[in-house]
Amino acid sequence: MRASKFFIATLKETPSDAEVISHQLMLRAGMIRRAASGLYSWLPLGLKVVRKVEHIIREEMARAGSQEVLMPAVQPAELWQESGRWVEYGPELLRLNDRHGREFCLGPTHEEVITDIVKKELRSYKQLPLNVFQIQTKFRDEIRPRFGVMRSREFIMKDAYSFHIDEDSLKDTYQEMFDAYVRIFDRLGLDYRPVIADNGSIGGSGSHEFHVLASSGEDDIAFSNQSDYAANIETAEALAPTTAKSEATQALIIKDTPNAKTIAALVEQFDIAIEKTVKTLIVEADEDCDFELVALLVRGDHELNELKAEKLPQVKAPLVFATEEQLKNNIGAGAGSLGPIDLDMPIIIDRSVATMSDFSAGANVDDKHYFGINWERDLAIPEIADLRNVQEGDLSPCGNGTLSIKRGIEVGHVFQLGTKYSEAMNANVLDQNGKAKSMHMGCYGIGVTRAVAASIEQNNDANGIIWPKNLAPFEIALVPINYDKADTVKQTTDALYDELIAAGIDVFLDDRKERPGVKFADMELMGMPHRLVISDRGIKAGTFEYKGRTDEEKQEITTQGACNFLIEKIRA
RNA sequence: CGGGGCGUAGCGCAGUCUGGUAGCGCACUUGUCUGGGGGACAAGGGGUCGCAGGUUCGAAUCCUGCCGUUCCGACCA
Repeated sequence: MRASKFFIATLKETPSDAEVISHQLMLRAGMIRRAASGLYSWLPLGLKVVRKVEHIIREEMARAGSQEVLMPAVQPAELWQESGRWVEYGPELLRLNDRHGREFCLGPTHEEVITDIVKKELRSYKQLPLNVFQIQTKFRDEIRPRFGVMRSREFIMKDAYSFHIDEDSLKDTYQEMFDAYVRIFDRLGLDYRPVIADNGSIGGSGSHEFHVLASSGEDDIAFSNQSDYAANIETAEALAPTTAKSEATQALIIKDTPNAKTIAALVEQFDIAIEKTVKTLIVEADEDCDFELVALLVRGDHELNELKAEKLPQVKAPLVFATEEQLKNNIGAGAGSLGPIDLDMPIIIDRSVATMSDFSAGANVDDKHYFGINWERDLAIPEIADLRNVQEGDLSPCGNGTLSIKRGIEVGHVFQLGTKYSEAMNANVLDQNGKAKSMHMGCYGIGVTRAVAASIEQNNDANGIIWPKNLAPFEIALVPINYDKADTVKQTTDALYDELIAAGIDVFLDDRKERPGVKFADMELMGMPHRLVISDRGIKAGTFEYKGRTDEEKQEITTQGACNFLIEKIRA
């Protein structure tokens, strides 16, 4: 490709509304342009990268026995009503009406459509398992699109769906898909980790997310420093403390604490360790519970894990925190002065709270706190559960090592759906005994466009993008100096260009009438992995100048073996 | 949805407080020079100052409403 014919749209300055580095560089390199919030056009440079990602995914999916299909982006409401998600999904599902007033939605995912197809076509267990995938644009009406294509409303996703006669078959395919994902993300050149993930409301047994490690990620991932254990913080188990509860040494006293509305203020004003304080969080109770509210206690320096809380039978899901008004009516004190003593509602305490002694908490009277609280002595020990987020330094739930926490970008998710959709939509086949059985399903997603952004997030420097070999939009850039003026430069460059093309290399020839500095800057911004400078001066000396994108130094190579040298570099 | 910021040339911004001829840098066009890291000089083109209404002799500037966008939070997976 010649630069003079290519849609180059590089920007010297960083657009002010781009926050993260990948978004900035994608705009600056001319990969994408914004059409509206969360909606982006892909320019030729960006699309080439998207296609490379898709290509790798297609190859590996095929190798894993999945077949490609294409499904409608606009989907009939009936299918979503059948699965129950027309009601469940909420405002993220963009609904629309056609000219006849019939209801549709823009597909945020395609379980309903594929399940409908499969149930109509498959009759027998002999036709299972079946694994199909699609790569296409999906739409989720995100409340807050951000970070460019990392969290956009319209995005390209690969989704695979598998169908099985039983759970064992599902587990086999799940493992195959997991392995395929490892191959895909390896080939994409990403620094990633498969992590144990939450199954959400669907339940079932298995789910892993694939996270690219990057500080701009929106998820917290907990890792063991001594094993392969990695889990989304949402789901990582916080183990009970190994140290036994200490004996009570302090008397229970109540003090006026008018200026201590928060744990931080309490710790500072009364000079106590934060580990000796307890946070009391009041949430709405489940409908089946006899009380309106439930109290959840975590240590002062710990954070409530809302997902864990929601799973408790006493707690309403999704989690709703009590309003100040509910607190006044039920307890008579505000949020800053709550505690477990004389609290008339179910109380559930975190494992680490259960081993505390001589601790402080609110007195359920405004501006008063108890100090020196001890379980058993001052009040009976309530129900104990794992309620908190794990923290840096906690023991790993796998039993080996301690946890560290890093940010991750979720680029893939493999999920055992079980029979949620097949039951709701009556997707049955006959088993060996001639009995109808709901098919077991799995789904396996990869955020294609998000993976592109994630790659840039991990691979960049002050000059721009550094593409890994398999994602680079072009394999090499030829940068002639005075291409338009010096005949020998033009002839030499054209000859080398033709030779590389004939060898099957995707070459970018910067034949623009620009000064060298402009070309160098653009080539680096766009992330060309290899660069060859062709100049009059060099030709006379019988050399070209080569530089890899991440090389410190340029090197002179002879014009003679240049083509082979470059091919070797490119294929290395 | 709650809170904050921003909306002036393609991009980045100043001007708004204190109303009075709409500016700067980059980019773009033409010419000359230059020619290995976003070059110099000269001459140009490009704006209903987000939209609507109001106050005023006069509004980018003050007031009201709306829209867009962005950040933080909540929400979602």
